[in-house]
Amino acid sequence: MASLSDVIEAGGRRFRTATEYVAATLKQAILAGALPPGTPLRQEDLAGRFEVSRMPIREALRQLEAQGLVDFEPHRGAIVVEISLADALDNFAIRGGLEAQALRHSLPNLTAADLDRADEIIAEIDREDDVSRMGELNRRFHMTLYAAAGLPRLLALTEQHLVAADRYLRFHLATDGDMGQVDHRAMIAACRAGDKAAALAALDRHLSTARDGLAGFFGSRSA
Amino acid sequence: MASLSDVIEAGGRRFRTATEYVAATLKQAILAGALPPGTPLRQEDLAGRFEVSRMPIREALRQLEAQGLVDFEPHRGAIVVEISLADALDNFAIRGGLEAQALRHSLPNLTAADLDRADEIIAEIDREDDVSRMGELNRRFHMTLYAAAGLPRLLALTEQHLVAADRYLRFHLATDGDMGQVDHRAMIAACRAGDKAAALAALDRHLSTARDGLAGFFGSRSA
DNA sequence: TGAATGTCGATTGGATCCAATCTAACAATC
DNA sequence: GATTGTTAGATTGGATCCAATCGACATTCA
Repeated sequence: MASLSDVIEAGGRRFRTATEYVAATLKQAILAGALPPGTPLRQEDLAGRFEVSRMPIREALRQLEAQGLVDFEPHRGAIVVEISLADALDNFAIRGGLEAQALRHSLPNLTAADLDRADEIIAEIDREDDVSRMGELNRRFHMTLYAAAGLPRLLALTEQHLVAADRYLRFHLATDGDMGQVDHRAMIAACRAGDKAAALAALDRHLSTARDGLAGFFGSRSA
Repeated sequence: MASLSDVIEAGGRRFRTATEYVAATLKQAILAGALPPGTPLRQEDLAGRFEVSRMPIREALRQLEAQGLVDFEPHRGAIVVEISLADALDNFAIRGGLEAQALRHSLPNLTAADLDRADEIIAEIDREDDVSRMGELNRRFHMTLYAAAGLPRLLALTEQHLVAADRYLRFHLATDGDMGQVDHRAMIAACRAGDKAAALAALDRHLSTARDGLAGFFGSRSA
């Protein structure tokens, strides 16, 4: 039988405003690749599809602009931002900075239960085939290790850029075929040992190898 | 006599849309403290003051929400976000991560001219008394050292959080009375020497001392 | 022929209007 | 006396309408 909190939780998933609904759906569509880079986002067209007026569309596009997912130009409208190697490197640099800080602040507060959950997620990744689900799991793994940092803004920003990285995941998997599970396990081991330097080194390796793999992919593609 | 480009430049300072104008002005007002934390931002009221309709106000508030300057709650409206020690610590952690990355990527590309300009800004800071101008100069100093990183997203995010830090500057100066000029100079010296580790260490000291000073201020205030 | 200008359709930015939601104060009930 | 229901006012969310801007194509003039 469903408890009261279950019902509240389920109800809470619904969107409170049309703007929220549009923003969340568009974001999902862009990250999943349903709206390829360069796609112009015509307000009137979107209003028709979502069955709302143009105003919530506009407000949603503003939010996506702030998150770096669409480009906005006065009187010309919004387009889905292009993806490129430069963009990916930018994303990696940002994540490198943010995730290192998150890990630094979180590590001393991590409990055994946290690390056990991280282990479970790693096992799930091993069993998973679907690309978009793997992105979700990867994100949850990382955020599980950072959650104890107790710095909400830092964590929100970190998660935001982890989500943005999903756009590059398909390219990354096309080359390596794996998710850097070795580094994932090394990070957990270092956290269990309370070895901050080792944990940061593993994180750095994790991001560096992913970055280099992606750079190689883009390099061969342009050649 | 003014050249054509001068005229265009002056005209370019004007805002292309009402939304841009409102967003920029509100942001300035919040960071300068003209709109204290907790102030409710009534859309109708703002529309009257800016002499525009409520729509550009709403879009501007959305942008400020994305930048973490105002809190938005459905049907209840927007308020200027509270400042607190927790918030300041969050900001320092984010800046620590981002600025370290920016410096890492920028340092190898810094020219002597860049460092000379940084020196000039330091001298200007020494001569300056006005608090808000000092914030501006401090920001320009840091960004001058990071500009060669060639990662536009990282730089934009870094600057955004440097701007946000202006809100705490007055508290900081109230305790220390100085701007961490020693560390500023150490950063330049390390950059000139091409010593990445020393530069990063100086940056870390810079942020740590500022953070501890602020924590002390908040601690004594609450006690 | 080629560059500058004018016109037209498409699209966005902004204003106004109406509906939905929240807050607060007061009345009613247990 | 405390909780609940009700109602009025304020405020926001969303729809519709109008004006300003941009791009492309046709036109004109050197």
